[in-house]
Amino acid sequence: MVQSSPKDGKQRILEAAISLFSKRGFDAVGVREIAKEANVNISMISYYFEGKIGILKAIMNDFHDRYYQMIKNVMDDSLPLEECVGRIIRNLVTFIRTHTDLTMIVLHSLPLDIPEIVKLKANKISKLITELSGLFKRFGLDPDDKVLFSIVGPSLVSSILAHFRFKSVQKNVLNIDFDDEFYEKYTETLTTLFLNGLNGLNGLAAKKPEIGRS
Amino acid sequence: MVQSSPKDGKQRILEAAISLFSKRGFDAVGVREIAKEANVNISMISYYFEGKIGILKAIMNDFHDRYYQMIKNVMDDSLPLEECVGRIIRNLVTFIRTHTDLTMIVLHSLPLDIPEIVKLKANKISKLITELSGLFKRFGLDPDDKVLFSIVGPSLVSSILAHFRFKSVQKNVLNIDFDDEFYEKYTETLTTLFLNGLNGLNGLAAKKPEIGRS
Amino acid sequence: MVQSSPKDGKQRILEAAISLFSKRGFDAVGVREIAKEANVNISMISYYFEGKIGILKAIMNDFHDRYYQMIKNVMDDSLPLEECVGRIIRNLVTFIRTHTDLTMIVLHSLPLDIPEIVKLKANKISKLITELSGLFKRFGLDPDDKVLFSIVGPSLVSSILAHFRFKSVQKNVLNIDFDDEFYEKYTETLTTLFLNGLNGLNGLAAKKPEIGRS
Amino acid sequence: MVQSSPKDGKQRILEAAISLFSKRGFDAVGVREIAKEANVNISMISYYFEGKIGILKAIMNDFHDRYYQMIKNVMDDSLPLEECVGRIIRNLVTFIRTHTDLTMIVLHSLPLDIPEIVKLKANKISKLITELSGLFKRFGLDPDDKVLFSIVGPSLVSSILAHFRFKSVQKNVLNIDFDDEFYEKYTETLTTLFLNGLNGLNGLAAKKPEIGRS
DNA sequence: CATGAATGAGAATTCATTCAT
DNA sequence: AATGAATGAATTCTCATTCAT
Repeated sequence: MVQSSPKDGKQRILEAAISLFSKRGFDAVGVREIAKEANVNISMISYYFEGKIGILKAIMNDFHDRYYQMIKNVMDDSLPLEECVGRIIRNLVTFIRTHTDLTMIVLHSLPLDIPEIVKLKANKISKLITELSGLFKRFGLDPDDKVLFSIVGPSLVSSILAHFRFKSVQKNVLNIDFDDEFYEKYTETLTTLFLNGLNGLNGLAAKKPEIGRS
Repeated sequence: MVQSSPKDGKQRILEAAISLFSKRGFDAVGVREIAKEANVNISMISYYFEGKIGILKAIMNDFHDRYYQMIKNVMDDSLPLEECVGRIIRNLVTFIRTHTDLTMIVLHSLPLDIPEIVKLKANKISKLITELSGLFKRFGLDPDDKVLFSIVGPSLVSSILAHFRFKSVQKNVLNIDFDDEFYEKYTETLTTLFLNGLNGLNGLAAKKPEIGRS
Repeated sequence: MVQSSPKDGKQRILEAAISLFSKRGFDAVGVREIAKEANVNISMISYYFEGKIGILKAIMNDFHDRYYQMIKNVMDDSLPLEECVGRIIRNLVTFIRTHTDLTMIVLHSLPLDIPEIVKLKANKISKLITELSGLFKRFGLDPDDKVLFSIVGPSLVSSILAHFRFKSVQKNVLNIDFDDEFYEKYTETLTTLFLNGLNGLNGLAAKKPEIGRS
Repeated sequence: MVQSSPKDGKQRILEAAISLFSKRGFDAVGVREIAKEANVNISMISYYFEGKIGILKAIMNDFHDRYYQMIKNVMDDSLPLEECVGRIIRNLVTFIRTHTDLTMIVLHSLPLDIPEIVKLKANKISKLITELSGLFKRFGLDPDDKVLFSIVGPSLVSSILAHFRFKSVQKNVLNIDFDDEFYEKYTETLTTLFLNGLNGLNGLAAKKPEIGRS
């Protein structure tokens, strides 16, 4: 029953919404539940966010701000290829691990048909694609080869996403402990997988004499 | 129990729900809308499926029945490794291409905390894991290496899923025509990517630089 | 899953309805539930009884037929007063004990506002009053003393009804075994209670020596 | 928590529900009707009472609060037996006359198998029994004689209840005016009936021919 | 007699939002 | 800034009944 925490109402609403949306989806969560979890009056949601989808907008903006900051950081350096791929994956993994709920919400909201969100998404995705093509070139792949382009990028990102998406399920079924050690191995494995895969593709696309490295 | 008429109400409800759920998500779609789309009386939904959640259950069962049938077919043969990987990917792609809506619904529903289908999911996933371990061995990987196991399988599957999930977005942004020709190249590319990736992993895991090559 | 019992569908519906109505009340029980309990198709209820309230009508008629038969039997003889009161109470107790569910339904349906039932009830109650006045005279009381008349009869009957009405509650709270022995004592006790009470009233009404008045 | 306005929505809902439930029974009355009668929006019922069943719970609590207050008041004094019985009956009659609707609802709901109020009922009845045993001893009867105990108390109470329950029917059939005068005679008659009856029982139970009689 | 699909009205409840204070 | 009562539309589900077979 404490009236004001160190965090103010707006922040508490945001955090409650992130937690709930990520677990049960945007449409399944009601404002009452958010307000209750955030320990604020229902009206505060309209007051701060102008309605339920206002929260979603805030969440998406929050995510994208952080995401592009991260992407920018990764792209700035000019390391050798192997190290670069490793770095990218490591950063992606760390980012999503840190902002799992946020990421899942954005991921799940992508196919949503809410008009106000559609515009937001279009903007963000354009920016994403621009960033990705830069990355793409560094692997010696042709960013104008649309088929290739539409496969490799999503494949890598979605691989990582898939891990976090089904983390809780896997935790129960496989009884894995998702600790720092795990994620170290995870990053290494994924890096190896894609580095070798990309090299193979490079051969296929450009020279294509052999699979499995000469 | 006679399956009368060209398409009976039950089937029409199912198809309408699949279409709507896949586009907007389970929670965002109302029974009224489903009934209207299926051209049946609302009551028929409770009559046939015992409520909205019953439709989702039926969809999940439907999906899994078809999915395991497909998996079983793939596993039956004993081809050389390269061809085998290619076959698996080809089948997956074809399957998801044929049942895109169905697959997307299951994909989106899996991580959601809908209480009544938690059990259902656990069952299905156990079966999936069992099948996957068999597949796993064939690549010379250790199915008891849980970290590896929890990465490669989901990575491959999610890569394919990601393509279909963002198909419509990509269609607009990249202006690609997703025809048979595209999917031929898509399958080849993905096969190359993962075959090389797996070979690399094998080296990482067992210090063997080469496996399965004639 | 036996299709036809020795009892036909109509009878099974009636029995199922009696059991359910007595436990949860007419309005709280649906035809689906009755049909399920009776192991018949829902449509059979309309077929046999022309709807849900048709069942209630049948139940009330059934009850009243049995009830008046019993009352007639009691009134026919001409025993001395004490024995007569005992006989009446014994018969009432036995009757309600035998037809508890039936009686409870009728009792609970009395204040119901369903037009078709209201007429039925009015008829039955007129007959009841007629019978009761005859009984009344035998105790030396004046059947035209409306106040007295409206107290003693209902009091006796409702006393017995109350026992059966709260039987299940009492069973749990007082841990009584409602066996033959109990009902023997029950009948005796009630007879003594009312016989003495009526004698007292007789004194009050006819001679009036004064009790309990300041 | 300020109890504002001449009659706030919550109170109006309660009163409307009491009136409607008493006339037609809990299950036969819909929330729409209650809301309309109370002149509030339907949602307010869930808002204040968390659903229709919540109204019933509130009603039962309201009734029991008032009822035990009354019982307590009656028990406090230590009058001679005759006067005491008269007082109890007089108080019961006055109470039920004042809260007829409330009492009828509780009476009708008690034997019903409404799952959510079963616990509520058990609690209340335990308290009632405790109070009754104290009363019981004052008549020289053994409160551990469960058979006797389960007969006399319910008989007296149900006798009074029966009057109010069938009041409207009797009004029409017997053409009685239920005014203060009537209830004076009513109380006297019932007192005489039960005082004599109890004296008789005492003789039966303890072989004592006389108690408390001048 | 019996079935089971179908109907349409109505049930209770919950929704996001607004408003006066 | 914050409250909590209030709104009205929309939610899912169940109702008793009917109809063609």
